[in-house]
Formats: sequence, C-alpha cells, structure tokens
Amino acid sequence: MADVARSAGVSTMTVSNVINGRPRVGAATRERVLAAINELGYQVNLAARHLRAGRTGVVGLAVPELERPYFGQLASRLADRFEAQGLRIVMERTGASREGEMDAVAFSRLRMYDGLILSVVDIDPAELAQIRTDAPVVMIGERALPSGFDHVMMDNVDGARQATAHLLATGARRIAMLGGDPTGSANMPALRAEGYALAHTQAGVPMEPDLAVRCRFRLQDGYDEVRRLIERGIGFDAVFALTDLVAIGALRALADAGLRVPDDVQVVGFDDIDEAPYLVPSLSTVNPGHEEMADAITALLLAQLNGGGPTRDPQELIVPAHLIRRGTTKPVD
Amino acid sequence: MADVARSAGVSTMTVSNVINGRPRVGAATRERVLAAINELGYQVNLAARHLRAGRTGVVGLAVPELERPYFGQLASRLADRFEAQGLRIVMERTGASREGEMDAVAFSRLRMYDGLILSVVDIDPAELAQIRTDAPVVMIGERALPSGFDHVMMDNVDGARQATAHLLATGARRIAMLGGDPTGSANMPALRAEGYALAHTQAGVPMEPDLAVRCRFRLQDGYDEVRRLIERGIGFDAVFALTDLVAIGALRALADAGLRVPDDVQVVGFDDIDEAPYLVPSLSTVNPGHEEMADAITALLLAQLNGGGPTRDPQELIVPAHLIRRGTTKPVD
DNA sequence: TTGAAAGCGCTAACAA
DNA sequence: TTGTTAGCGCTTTCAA
Repeated sequence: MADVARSAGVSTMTVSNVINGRPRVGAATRERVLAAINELGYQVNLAARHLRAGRTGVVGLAVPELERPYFGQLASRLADRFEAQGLRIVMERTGASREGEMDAVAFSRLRMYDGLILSVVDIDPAELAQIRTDAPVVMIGERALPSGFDHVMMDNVDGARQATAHLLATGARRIAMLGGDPTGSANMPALRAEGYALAHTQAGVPMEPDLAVRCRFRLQDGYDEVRRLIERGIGFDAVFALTDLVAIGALRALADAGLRVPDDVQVVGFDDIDEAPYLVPSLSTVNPGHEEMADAITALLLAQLNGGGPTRDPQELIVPAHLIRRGTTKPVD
Repeated sequence: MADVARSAGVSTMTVSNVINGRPRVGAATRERVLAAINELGYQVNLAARHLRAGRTGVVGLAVPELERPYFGQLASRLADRFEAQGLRIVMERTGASREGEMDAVAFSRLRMYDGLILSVVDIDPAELAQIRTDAPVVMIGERALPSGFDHVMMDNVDGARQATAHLLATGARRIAMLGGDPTGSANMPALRAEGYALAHTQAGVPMEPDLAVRCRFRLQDGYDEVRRLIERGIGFDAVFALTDLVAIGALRALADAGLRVPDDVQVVGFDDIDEAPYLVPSLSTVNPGHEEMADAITALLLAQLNGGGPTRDPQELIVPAHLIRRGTTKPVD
C-alpha cells in the first residue's frame, strides 16, 4: 500500500480511502490511486486488515468428516443463511477426535473466525466447560452438555423412538440396531439406542442383545454388520440404522442375501439425507429437523456476533425430529 | 500478550518464546509465564501472527457446492494429504458462479490462505488469465484453459466415451444423455457430450437429438428428465447420466415407471461416488481417477508453496478415467 | 479533501 | 537467558 501511495503521490490513508470506497476523496486523486493500484497489481492484505478490525467476516463450521452427506447438506443450508448476512462459511474437519475438536475451538479463539459452529463428537464435556473463550461458538449435534455454550441438538432419543415404534407397529418383532454404542452415555449412538429401547418398553416387546450391533457410520459398516448378522444366523425382521449411510449399506447386504425390502426385512435410517427419497426402494428415515436446526444455529450465532460474545445465558435448543415413511417400511396395519 | 508479560514480570519476547516452545528460557521463568497465561486466559492472536509470518498454514478448497458428494469426498482425500504436511484444508463454496469463483481467488490472494484449490465452473478463461496473482493456486475440474495456472483435470471426454461405448457394446442403441449442454464448449457437460458423440461415431451408431437432455446436476433433475422422456414417449434403452447424482435420480424415475434396470434400460453415471457400489442395483459409473487427482493436486500445490509461488511453467495434467462396470449395465455379449 | 501519527499483536534480529 | 527495537500492512483519530 505504501508503494501505491508513493507511486500515486498521496498518503497511504488516501489509498485506504479509495480502496474502501469512502466518500471524501477527490475524483482526480481517486483516478491516480486506482491507476497506481492497477499498475502495481496491488492487493489488500487481509491479515493486516483483520488485525486492525478485530474481525474476519468468516464463520467456521467444524464437522467430524467432510464427506458425510449430512454435514455437506447442513453446510449448504448454513451457507445460504450466513451469506445473506454478508458472512462467509468455511468448513473444516475435526476427524471426530478430541484433538481435532479442541483445535477447531483454538483456531476460532485465535481470531481466524468471527464465530464457530462445532459439531462435537469426542470431546469431553468437562473439558469443554473448561475452555475459556469469549469467541462466539455454537455447538451442535449431541445431547445437553454442561458446557456453557449455546447448543442446538436434534432430538436423537425421540427420533429413534419414533423409528422403532413405527417398525413395531408394522409388526416387526426382531429389530436389529446398527450403530448402537452400549458404552457411552452422552453420545449420539447411545441416545439413539435409548430411543430404540424406549420404544420397545412402551410396546412391551423384549429386546434381544444380539440384535444391537455396534458399528461406525460408513456405508461399509452397515453392509458388513448386516452380512455378519445373516451369516451368524441371527434372525431379524427389521433394521434400524443409526444413520442413512449405514442404512444404504444395510440395504445392499439385504439385497445380496436375497431378502426383500420391506416384505422380508424393513429398514429405517436416520438423517433424511437428500438421497433418501431417490433410493429404490426409497428410504424411510428420521428427519432431524434440518431447516429448523439451521435456523436456530444461525440465529444463536448471529446473536452472539452482534452481542460481541456469549453475553446471554447459554441457550439449549432441542429441535423436534419426525419420521418420514417411505418405501423401506410397511404401512401400519 | 503485553498483559501476560507485565503480570509475569518479563518481556513480551519471553512470553512469545514460552508460547512457541523455544528452548532458551529458564525453567522458573517459563513457569511464571505459564501461570500468568493461565490466570489471564490469554490466547494468541493468529491474525497478528500471520501478519508477521506472512503465512497462515491454511489451504482453501473452493467448490461449486458443499453438498455434492463428489466434492465432499475429494475434500476428504485432500485433507488427508495436506494434514500430513501440517496444513489445514478449509472448504468453501463458490455457488458455481463467476463472482463466487473470483471471490475465492481474491480471498486467497488476500492472504487468508497460503494456497487455493479452485474448482472452476463458470469463470471465463480470458478473465482467469487476467487475474494477476502470485499466490499459489491449482485449478481443477474442467478442460485445458489458457489460464496460466496449474491445472488438474479428469479426462471427461474419454470417460464419457468409455461409458457410452460400453453401453453400445452391450447392445444399447438409443442412449439418453442427461446433463449434456449443447451450448458451452469448454465446460464439463460439453466435454462429456463430446465423449458421448465420439463413441457413437466410432461405433457407427447414429445419435438422436431428442435423447440429449440438458439438465443440472441434482437428484431431482435426473428424476424429472427421465420422467419427461418417458411421458413424451421417447424410447430409450440406456441412460448416460453426466453425474452419479443424476443417475440416482434417473434410477428412481425408471423404477417408478416399472422399467427394470439393466434389462429394460441400462444406466451409467459419472464420478464413482462412494455410494455407487451400494445402490441396488449397484451403479456402473466412470471413476475419474480420484486418488491420482488428489495426489496430483497436492503435489502441484506443495511445489508452489515451497517454491514461493508459481515459479515453474504452469503444469496441466489430465488424469485417466476408467469405467467401473456394476449392476446397472449388462455384461458385454 | 488530504495527511501524519499511532498502534492493532506478534516475532526476527540483535543487544545486554 | 532475557530484553529492546523495529516493523509486518492496515485503519482510526485528529490535524492541516
């Protein structure tokens, strides 16, 4: 900028004024400055501007994995909303690890982002609470954490309960659950497992431990675990997959085994990803309230941004989930 | 930092040394500084550090849409590679618009990113060439552009040719093409359309203009266009979808119409997204060389980063594509 | 309408 | 081992 100023025979301040389109600059001066900028190929240094301004205009979205459809679709919804406010959304991954998640918080604390939306998976609630940050942060995804952060959750328990209840109502009695994590307590698999158990209790149907299979959230995992159930001769008449991706893998394994969906085995997923209605048969799944979540996240973060940090008491919001009945489940009798 | 220094009774330089783990600091001093940091809740300001260092350790990946599986999966591959080099990948969207793409370049030029990977869709080649930037940039996605940037492409023409040739070899004679853009010349749809045409010419099979349908790359578009073809009574015995997402939409429309795949209508997609092998029937598609592209992109960008900019002549790389035969196509006789 | 001075928070280079 | 100085590139404030 100093070069430009020198070349145009003005002060850096005038250059700054021209660049930022501030009014009180003479036309001739402006011309000269613009010419110099052009000639020298000058470009603003944002790092410096941010240092000065104390803000970046960027909102970070940190998710476990960049390739999970759910997160891509969430990012897209958030980007729509934040762009309308003149803010950029950038997405990065934490690798679903404690470190990655702490890193993301650190990164935003460190003023690269004006605000951060963090999908927490592996971080310890106690550890979270310890983080001292005055940077705007909204947490998403898991259950109520005693963390002191704004927090938007989907209703994992009730969504899973609805899915399982529907399967039971359509006559299923042996429902395999793919992805349940019997160990954790506040994490997503545990919550969805809770809903699965709740529906069984409410319907007075006993659960079979062999049918609760722990697995990760990839296509391959759903496929492998269903195959394994079949090979082990463990009979089941329905599958509740903890994510749609797992459900897609399961559907493939069922087809390979010659089992018809939904006649022999019904399937319900969770997430209602964009692809769900287009599968053959179309996937019944739990819609976690996509638009409402995006709205809530946006509103909470904007409130913090405008308020200069987490001034209010931390908000906790649970967005209602609802079951979408499609082709992989039978109609209720 | 000054506060910390004052509180610990040392200079800011010593604080800096402690924070960055530099060796020559007395143990007692270090303790005192750490205590002060802790007590004051001090956090480094990265904007300042970047201003100083002239680099950010971040590589930007700008793609048309965050929710397209292809890009999520590409991002994941790139993140693996760059993280191994101690660099963060952050992903943002351009909206497939000229402005968005120019913005992305501007943003990186402006030193928010050490380097940028840009998936170009809508930007004008001439305009691109004009951009004066000494920031490391690698372009991906489209055909050779006279742009002066490093550029990694998939082999759109040959991939489409292989897909179409396979359909012709299995007996298909009326192949609908979904997504072809008859107008553009250097863009992806046009290139894939070129491969489609080439295969017809080589096989001596005439093309039917009604079968080349222009559409966008969403699930819904594939669905709508196939429905429309059927409603208009335009017969076809195969579909070449310009992306896998479009293919998935098409498969759904075929199923709705009671057409069996691959017996009545064969289908081939393009991209080989992770979901393709898990569909029922599994999707035959063109693998554009995922790993090779990620390797090439990483190598080119790292070379620029280490060389301090685009010092070499710009490189252009075309990664070979290959057809993956799965369940939506018939075996060759 | 324009400019000079000061400082955002950090660290390289050098001095003590 | 620790401290001083200077400056990265920008913009706010105040003066001309």
